[in-house]
Amino acid sequence: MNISEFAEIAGVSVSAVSRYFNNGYLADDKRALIEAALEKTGYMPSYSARTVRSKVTKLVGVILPKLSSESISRVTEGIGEVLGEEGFELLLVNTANDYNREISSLELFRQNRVDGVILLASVFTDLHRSLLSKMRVPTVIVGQQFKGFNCVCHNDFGAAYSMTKLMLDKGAKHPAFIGVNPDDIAAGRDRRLGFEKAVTEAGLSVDPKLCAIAKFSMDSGYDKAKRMFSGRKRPDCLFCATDSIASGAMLYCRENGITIPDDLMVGAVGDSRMGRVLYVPLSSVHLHYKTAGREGANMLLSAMKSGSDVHRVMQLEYDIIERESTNRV
Amino acid sequence: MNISEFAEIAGVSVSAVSRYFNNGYLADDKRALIEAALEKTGYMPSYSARTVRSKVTKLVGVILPKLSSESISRVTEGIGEVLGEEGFELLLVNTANDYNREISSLELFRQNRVDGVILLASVFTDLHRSLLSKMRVPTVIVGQQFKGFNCVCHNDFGAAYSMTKLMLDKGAKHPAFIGVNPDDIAAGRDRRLGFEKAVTEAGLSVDPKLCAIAKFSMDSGYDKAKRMFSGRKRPDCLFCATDSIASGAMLYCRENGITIPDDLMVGAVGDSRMGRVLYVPLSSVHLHYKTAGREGANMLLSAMKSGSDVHRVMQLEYDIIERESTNRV
DNA sequence: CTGAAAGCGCTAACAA
DNA sequence: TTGTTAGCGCTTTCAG
Repeated sequence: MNISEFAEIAGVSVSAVSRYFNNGYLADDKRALIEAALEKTGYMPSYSARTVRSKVTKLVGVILPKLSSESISRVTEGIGEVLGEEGFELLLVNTANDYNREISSLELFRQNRVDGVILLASVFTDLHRSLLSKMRVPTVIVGQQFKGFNCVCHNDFGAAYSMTKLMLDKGAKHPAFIGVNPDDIAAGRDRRLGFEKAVTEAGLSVDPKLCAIAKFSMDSGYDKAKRMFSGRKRPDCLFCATDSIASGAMLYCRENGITIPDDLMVGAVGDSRMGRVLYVPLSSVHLHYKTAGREGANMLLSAMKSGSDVHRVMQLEYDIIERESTNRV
Repeated sequence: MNISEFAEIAGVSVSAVSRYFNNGYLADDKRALIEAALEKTGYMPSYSARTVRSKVTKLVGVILPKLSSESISRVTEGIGEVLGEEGFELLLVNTANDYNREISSLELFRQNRVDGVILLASVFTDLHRSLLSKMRVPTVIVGQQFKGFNCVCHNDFGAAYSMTKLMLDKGAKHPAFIGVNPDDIAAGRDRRLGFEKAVTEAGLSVDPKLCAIAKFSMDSGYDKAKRMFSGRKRPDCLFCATDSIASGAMLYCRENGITIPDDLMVGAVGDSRMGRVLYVPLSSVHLHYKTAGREGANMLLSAMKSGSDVHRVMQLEYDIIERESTNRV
């Protein structure tokens, strides 16, 4: 059924029906007639037809590198909450860390499919920059800072610095580091820099043999720990860029008689649920993922409302969560 | 820019452009002209305008109770993979376990917003039934079996039965149970029934004092364990409906000197990443979440293609993963 | 294989 | 406030 058929059944004009579903510039009796007919017929206006004229999709595109990650799903929940309150739905694209898919979804959203875009990505390239600046709808990047665009990000540098400092303040002298791809500015580079700053500030130096780059996974953390701990140099504290990496490393420690925190303190970033139940509860830096999602959504909403091109950057702070893995006297 | 402007620039007819983006019933020279103009202008056809005529949205609605759950995000990843290959995007609604939101998204999808719907829900009511049968597009339910509709589900009964039996076979005589809401047929009722069957089959009886209903969370598992283990009766094995609940219960055990598996064996369902790194690695039943998502998507695809109303039910089997928490000699 | 032209269902400008 | 009507950008007959 379409709007004219329905209008006829309801006994009102087409525009009355349209107004009912939009601004509501409408007399009460007509409103009642329409509601009655609605009950009977179950008529629903077509979104796409509406969009053709009004150019409003009430859809926001969300591009993310994976779904089954605690941090990312929390961000997405935050986004959905705020946007849902404003009547927006999420068009979700999971790129599975595939660069091409990331690019092609950006392309996809250049069509008139969505009213705005939120992008969670780890590595930004020139192609990103060029596509993002060609974007016809407001766009917000969450979790990274990318010059010239709206961003909501965490203080990754500070998080890594504080966690490393915490361990060094407890007397560790041989700090080790397992991070991620430094092309990932937030989780890779900034956390590395935070670690390094804490180390040098403590009058120590960063030992390259005690530094490794892992993937975002437990297994990778396990591998890197294995390689690192098989060497001559034995670290007495370990900073990991993510909880998953830390949990893998700790698994290796357990299997090989390295006692935490006595032989080795371990600290990470992310404060995942997993960290709480590890065989040695993991000290970690809590990042406000859900809040980041909410704020990203808010930023997008105001950009969509105002249509303004001024870009904003919001950085969220962190909380240190101390648990047993750094509990050395 | 619209199709006629673009057609003019390209020097071809409007229908040629339309055909280019659709079936491709087109001569090579016109094709080349269009491609050249495409390079120059960056023209993209409007999805919504297309949808108004063709009734095809290339969108699938996915309704889920939460995002930050390992099982659910895996299912969603599976769905996205398969549907993405066929050029569909996901319109995601996170109901946050809010019944009204679940109902209203079903309503939403009765409009012509999507070509199909995949529903992950825990509790099904008569209202669900009535809305689902009024659905104008194919619908698939994943994770639950709901009579009269397309379903992809797990063998929850078998999973719980096997895990409980595993523990009883190792000599446990006082089985305890922490489950979830029995209105949730899959995770609540069926896992309970599986547990009960294993117990009675072993010639034992189910002690109501050793049975509890928890929420889907670690904290809730902790609480229930606390209450249960403060009583007179001491269980010697514990089956939990989910890994999260088990991890909470185990946390309580650790704090209270209950040794796993010597004092208490623990088994659960879900095989989450967390279970592997718990202070005592958790025996759990692996359910094929991602596969469930993939199969759900496949089922939806064929329903959308065929337009047939015949409904199908697919049940996926499980794997027992034995770890230390049940490793009693 | 092609182009002209008639809609798809709706919104918004306009005249009343 | 209301109803009429001209499009929104595209697909899809239909006649060539």
